[in-house]
Amino acid sequence: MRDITTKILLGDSKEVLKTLDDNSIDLIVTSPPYADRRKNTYGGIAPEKYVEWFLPISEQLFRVLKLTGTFILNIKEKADNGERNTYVLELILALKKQGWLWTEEFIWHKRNCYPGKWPNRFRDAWERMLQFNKTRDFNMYQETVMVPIGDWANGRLKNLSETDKIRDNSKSGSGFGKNISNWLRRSMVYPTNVLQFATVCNNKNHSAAFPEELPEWFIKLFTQANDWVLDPFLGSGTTSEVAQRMGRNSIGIEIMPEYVEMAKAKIVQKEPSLFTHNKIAV
Amino acid sequence: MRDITTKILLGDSKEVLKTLDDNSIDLIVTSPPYADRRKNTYGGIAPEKYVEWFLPISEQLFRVLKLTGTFILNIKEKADNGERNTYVLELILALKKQGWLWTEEFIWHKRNCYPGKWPNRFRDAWERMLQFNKTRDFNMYQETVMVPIGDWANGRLKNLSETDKIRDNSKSGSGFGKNISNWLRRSMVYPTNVLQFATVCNNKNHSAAFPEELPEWFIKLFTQANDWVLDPFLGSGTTSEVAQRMGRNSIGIEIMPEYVEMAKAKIVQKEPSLFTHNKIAV
DNA sequence: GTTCCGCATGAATCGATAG
DNA sequence: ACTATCGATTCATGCGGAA
Repeated sequence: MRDITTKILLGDSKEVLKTLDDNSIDLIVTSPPYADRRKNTYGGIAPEKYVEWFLPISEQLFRVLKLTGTFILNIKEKADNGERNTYVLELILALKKQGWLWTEEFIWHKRNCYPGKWPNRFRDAWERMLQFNKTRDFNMYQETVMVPIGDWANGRLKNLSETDKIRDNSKSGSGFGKNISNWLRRSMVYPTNVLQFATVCNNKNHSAAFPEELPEWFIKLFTQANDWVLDPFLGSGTTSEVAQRMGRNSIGIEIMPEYVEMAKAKIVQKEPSLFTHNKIAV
Repeated sequence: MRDITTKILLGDSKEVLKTLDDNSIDLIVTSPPYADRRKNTYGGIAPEKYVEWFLPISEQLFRVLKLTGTFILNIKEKADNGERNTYVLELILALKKQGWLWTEEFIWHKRNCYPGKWPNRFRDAWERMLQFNKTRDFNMYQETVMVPIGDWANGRLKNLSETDKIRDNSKSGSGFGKNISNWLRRSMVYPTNVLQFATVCNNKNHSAAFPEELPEWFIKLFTQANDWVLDPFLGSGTTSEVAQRMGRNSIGIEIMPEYVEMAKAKIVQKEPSLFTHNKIAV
């Protein structure tokens, strides 16, 4: 097995990205700073300037992504003056104009969302996970994210094994050659485009809470071992940490020095296991 | 208690709506035909013409809605040539331009979505429930849709899987004794903006796109008894039926005569109960 | 009377085939 | 080349008949 490289780079993504090679990244997964009217929060970009701020960055992302690669953008517009702001919608349209295909919109359903009560709205329990691609022929490893079949099966499919085995064999024509995947399919099904992960607030310092399951799910789905993962807004380093643990090379970019330190601390050389050896370049 | 009026009108919404009074409707809840490339399907409007088709209708909707009223639009863009079409995003922007406030986007999470497998995407398990208003001061009766604590999914309690219950229990801290009776003793909490309803699939009757729970939830949330509910794309009549059952006056408009007949059949005079008397105007 | 099981059916999507 | 049609794929749910 080859070494895994985990790079953590300090600087402005717009500039640092220019140092990366063309068509070198398999998956970009990131949660950029959301637009915010309050200027003094981390990365506070005004909503009306968000698209113009993002486009030069996404232009570089387009350049460094492989043709078979995928770009996952986690974003959600806040309520602003009683309304949802439309800058995310405008960003999607602008990215399409830039050449991206808007392949899918996953929903991240946050089981335990932020508490609160307002007279005119309920708690916001979901965020957009927008999928963009350069071509229609991107890599997708669907079997890696299969989930147990729903509860209805417990009550209804207790004795399904014999009849279903027979039916499946006869359908395929040849009576032999049933493989593991056929057996697996009895208990596992493909997921949908609604993901349910709990938010994890293990890190109060960082403004964007990214539960590990989220990048992990997309890394499983869109990359294989030794592929390259990029997070241009690394924050406290969740994406890098997960990528390293999963045996993917990764590059994380972060503009705030204190976050870079935090991320590096997570990526310290782990005890080499029997089959992997982690190399760290920071 | 006053009589409940249930009007079902045959015709093109764009024209029929002109016969309604200004500022007379408390809630518009509808599921218009989605854009579709296939021309000969019911209501097939090409995606690129969708906004221009919808705006004259929404102009009338704006006129007839009370200042305190709400407009709920159920819509979802299909995958088209490997991409999600952007006409819904463009519609939101156009409605804002028309004077609507885009107050909220609820997610309808369909637990039983359409099956299927494709190399580049998973099953689509959600639809948009877009909320628009004329002003920031609209009526909202949040207490009417409260759910038992722990039912974070907003759905019926039976939707909770066993694992979810267990996980939720363990998360709450104490090790033992967390059973149903404890749940029931707890107070009620407000739901979130993610709704979980199963789609209905009758093998006998004609299929309804809309499960009853969906209009019911919004009618509870945004109207009181004797208020007026409008569905400009009534279809087989689910909205009218639910509104009548809940003691709301309603107007449904539908262009296809066979659907109008179906809707009328659902609205036949019910046996008057002790406290209500239904009047039907068709 | 419960519980269990078969079956039909969904606002789906893609790729191949046909006009 | 571009569009219409068709077959294959797949899973949660309600209904109805059977055990």
